[in-house]
Parts: sequence; C-alpha cells; structure tokens
Amino acid sequence: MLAVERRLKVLERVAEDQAIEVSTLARDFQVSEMTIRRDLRRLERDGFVRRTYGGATTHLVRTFEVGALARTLHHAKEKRIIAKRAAELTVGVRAMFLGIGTTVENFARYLPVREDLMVITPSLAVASLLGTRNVRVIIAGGQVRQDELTCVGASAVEAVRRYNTDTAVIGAAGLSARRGITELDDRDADVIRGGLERTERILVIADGSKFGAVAMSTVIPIEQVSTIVTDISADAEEIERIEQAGIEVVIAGTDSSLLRPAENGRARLTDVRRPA
Amino acid sequence: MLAVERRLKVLERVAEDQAIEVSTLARDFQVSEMTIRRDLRRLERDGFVRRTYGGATTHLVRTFEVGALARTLHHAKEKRIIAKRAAELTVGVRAMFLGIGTTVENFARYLPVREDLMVITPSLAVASLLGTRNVRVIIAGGQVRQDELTCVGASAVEAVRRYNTDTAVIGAAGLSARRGITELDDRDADVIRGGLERTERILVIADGSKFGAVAMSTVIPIEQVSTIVTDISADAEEIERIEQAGIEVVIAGTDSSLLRPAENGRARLTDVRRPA
DNA sequence: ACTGGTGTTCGATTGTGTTCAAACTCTGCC
DNA sequence: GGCAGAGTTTGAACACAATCGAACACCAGT
Repeated sequence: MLAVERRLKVLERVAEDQAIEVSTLARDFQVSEMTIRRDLRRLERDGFVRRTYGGATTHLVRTFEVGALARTLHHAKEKRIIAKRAAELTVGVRAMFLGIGTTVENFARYLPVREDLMVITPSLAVASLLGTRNVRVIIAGGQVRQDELTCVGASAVEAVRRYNTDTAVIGAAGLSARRGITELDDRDADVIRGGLERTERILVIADGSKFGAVAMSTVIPIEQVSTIVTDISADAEEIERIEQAGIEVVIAGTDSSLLRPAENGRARLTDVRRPA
Repeated sequence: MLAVERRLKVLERVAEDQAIEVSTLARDFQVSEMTIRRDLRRLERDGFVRRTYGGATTHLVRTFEVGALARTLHHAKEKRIIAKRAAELTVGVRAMFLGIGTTVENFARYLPVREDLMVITPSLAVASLLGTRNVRVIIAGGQVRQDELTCVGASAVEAVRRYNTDTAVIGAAGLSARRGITELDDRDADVIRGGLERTERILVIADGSKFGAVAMSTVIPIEQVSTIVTDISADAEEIERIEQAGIEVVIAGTDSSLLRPAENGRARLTDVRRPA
C-alpha cells in the first residue's frame, strides 16, 4: 500500500471512530507504531486530526467528506509554504476577511490561532476550519453555492460589506497585470469584491500556475492589491509586470531565514476545552 | 480505551448522574481509584465538575453533548432509522428549516434529494452536507459558535426569520411534556426559535434518551410541536404525557399501523424500559 | 548520490497502580 | 453542642508500564 493511500485510510479510521489508538492502527495496517505516529503527526499538522497520548481524535471531519480532503493533501508541501509565508505577513492583524478556494483554506489551516483575531468569510470550509479552533468567525450567510460551498447572493454581499477589516486575504483563479484578480464564478466575485470594500490591505495568495491566467469575472484590478504571495514557479515576466504596477510580490520558500520553526502547539491532554 | 476518551466518558457520567462516587467510576471503567481521582482533578481544573469527598458533582444540566465521542458511533443505527422515518414525513415539502445537532445532520444525510427543495439552516454541517448535493441551501450567517459550528447572534436570528417554510425539522437536547423543547446553548435556542417563527409545521426528531430530559434554554413549549419522531427506547410515560397534549409521536422502526388503531399497541411499549 | 519512507533503539515523557500517613466523615457517647 | 474513635477517602511519593520523539540505519525509486 502506498504511503499516501495509508494516510488517507488512517484519516478515515479516525473520522469513523472519533478516537482511536496508535496500537490499533499499527496492527490493522501492518506497520510499526512509529509510522502511524508519523502519519498522525502529518495529519495533525495539516489540521485534520488532533493527537492525544496513545492515539488521536478528530472533530471536524464530521462536516466534510473525507474524499474532499484528498484533494487538499495534493501538493500539500507547496501550499503549506505559501500559506505559512502569508501567515507571517498577517501577524498582529485583528480583523480579517478571508476569501474562498483551497489556497485560502490552507492559509486558514496554518494561521496561528490568536484569541483576539476576528475573521469574516463567505466560505463554509474556512469557517469550519477556524471555527473549531479558537478564532472568532463570522460567516456571510445567504445562498450556498453547490460545488464550492460558498455563500453567494445579495444577502451574502450585504453581510461582508458590513465589516471593517485590517487585512483581506484572498485567492484567485487568475492573476494578471492587465486583467487583475479574476474568479471563475461571478457570484463569488461579487461577494469577494464586497469583502474588499472596507479593508485596509489586500493580500492575494496564489500558486505560480495562476500567474498570467485570466478567468471570466474580474474581482479587482491589480492596482488595488497590496501584496501577492506566490511560489517559485510563478512566471517571472508576469511578476515583473505586476511589480511595475507597484505591487509587492513575495516568493515563498526563497528566503528561508525568515521562516520561523513551526511552533508545534501540541494538543494538551486536557483535551476538552471549555467554549470561550 | 484512550485516556482522553475515558476522561470524556467520566464527564458524561458525572453530568448524567449529577453526582457520582469515585469507587463507582473506578469499577465501571476498570481502573484504579487513584486514576479516577486524577481524571476528576483535571476536569475540576477545567471547570467541568466539582469534586466532593468521595466523588464529584456538576452543575451542568445533562450535557449530552459533552462527550460526543463514542455516542455518535453507538447510536448510529437508531439515528439512521429515525432519520429515514422523518424523511418519509417530509415528502413534498418545498421549503424547510433545518435545526442543528447530530440528529438533524443525520436527517440531512438521508434526506432524498429533490431539485425543488429549499433549505434554510444555521448549521454549517447541515449546509455542507446538503450543499454538496443538489439541494438549494441558505445558511443563516453571523457569528459561528465554536464547538458546534452553528450560526448564532442577532444577524443569524434575523436571517432565519426572513423565510417562510412549510416544515421545520429540529433536534433537541431535552424534550419533556412540562418543559417543552430545550437546548443546551441559549444562543442556539434563539436562532432555532427564530427559524420556527414562520413555519407551518414543526417536526422534532430525537432519540429516546432525550425524552424527559430538560436542558437549560427553552426553545418552544411542547404544544407548538406538530410531530415528534423518536425510537423505541423513549420513555413510555413521557410519550403518554406528550400525546395527551395533543402531539403526534411517531416511533421509528416499528410498524406504525400497529400503533395507531389500538391502545394495546402502545401498552406493549410501556414494558420497554429505557436503557440505563 | 539523493530523496522519501520505514523500522529500531534508547532516553525522555506521560500515565497508572500501590503504599502509607494525613485528612476527612460519620457515629456513638458525654 | 463537643469530642473521641472507627472507618473511609485523600494526596504525595515511589515504582512500573506505556508511549513518545530523536537519531540512526536501511531500503527503494529516481
């Protein structure tokens, strides 16, 4: 069995049983306990399970199909690098608007939890991820778009426009100097645009493949963007053009000296935290 | 059993019995009394229980939700039966309000998908479940409550009150003839009450353990309920009292034709004791 | 040669059971 | 009421067991 495959099945087991022992998993999968520990460590790092002494538990998978998670694990490394770099750029931010898409979901996953942080988002996935942690989350509300599970429609736009935020962190289907930030669905674009209305700083996170791409619905022109975080694979010429427009472009993973070692807030055995 | 798991179950026991002895717990969990003491000490430190000489007490009112761990798996079968039976009672409904909790989530899971169905809910889990299928979902919006991932607060209440629905399907932490439908969190109760404001029919789904239980926040008095769907384990006397208030009680898993016409059909049910 | 995954060893950490003196509750007695 | 004594419960201390993580060695595929 492939390692990736096993990890997914381990996650399935944890989700199924809610709580499971390392020893049981090791026996069932015919591998050493050390391997299971390593699997669980990864799954915890990616926010899927919570490790405990002797095993692991989970809480969030109830809302998500495990199949959908497989998608997130793909290219996890690159996504994590971008997410962590972006997280560094948002230290101290008190109120944040978070957009939609897997890139933003990853950002949410690696966002260091702070009690004084408030997040407004139209994404059910982002809300679920942060809601289970210690972050104050506000979800837009309104119609739920089928495939992406995002809030759209007039009431969603109204909702996100009500809040003043320090920073907005959004993804993008397309990102070009000429066409700006673009999305695939115009209803999503409307909501995101609404969320950007009352923010001080717009941070775009996107892997290199999005550079130069143009999707149908324009969210904002490139000039309104404050900073873009991407990876090394981004097209250099497009970066050049964007930087000439006065936008800061950060390539994650290049300046590793700035990357702080992950503060592994291992779940305390206290297990149950009282709702704040 | 995981240490974490045991601690949660200990808490469950304390909450259930209101007061319990260390010796009893030690016997039931097959560990030494010292271990139980250590567990209780932690739970006390986190504010869940209060230790007494020889045992522990709690002020929490029958918190079924404290240890959702093993329970979800344990009652999975009953919940599915209830969910399916309730789904039968909602054929043809066009607009539906769905409440919160694992029971309602199960209902959503087994709800036959119809294109002409529209659902409004404050639960992120329910919205996620139905949103990925072919149902038109509207989510309430507003603050996201941490542990249960439900929308609460003024804007959530406002949102759910805007919609007119044919049927509302809700769960309950407690369900009694005297105290009506009760929930553990008053903010949840507010939102659910709002969702029931403009509905034609209120359908309550709850497994037998909820009968006779009273949680802190009242959602609605029992008289406003149209129909209750439960399973065979529900306390017969409580069912009797509820039916006398004119509420229809449907026992899922039994042939309903046996129950309706004759009194003796229910008389037989009286013999069924609720599991300790 | 390099990367990523795996198993093993071993010291460190965490959880558990036992012992025993101190603290506590209860009861009978004044 | 107050008090002594029996019986119970408690917590600290220790010993032991289980689990963990770091480090190293090995292997397979590139």
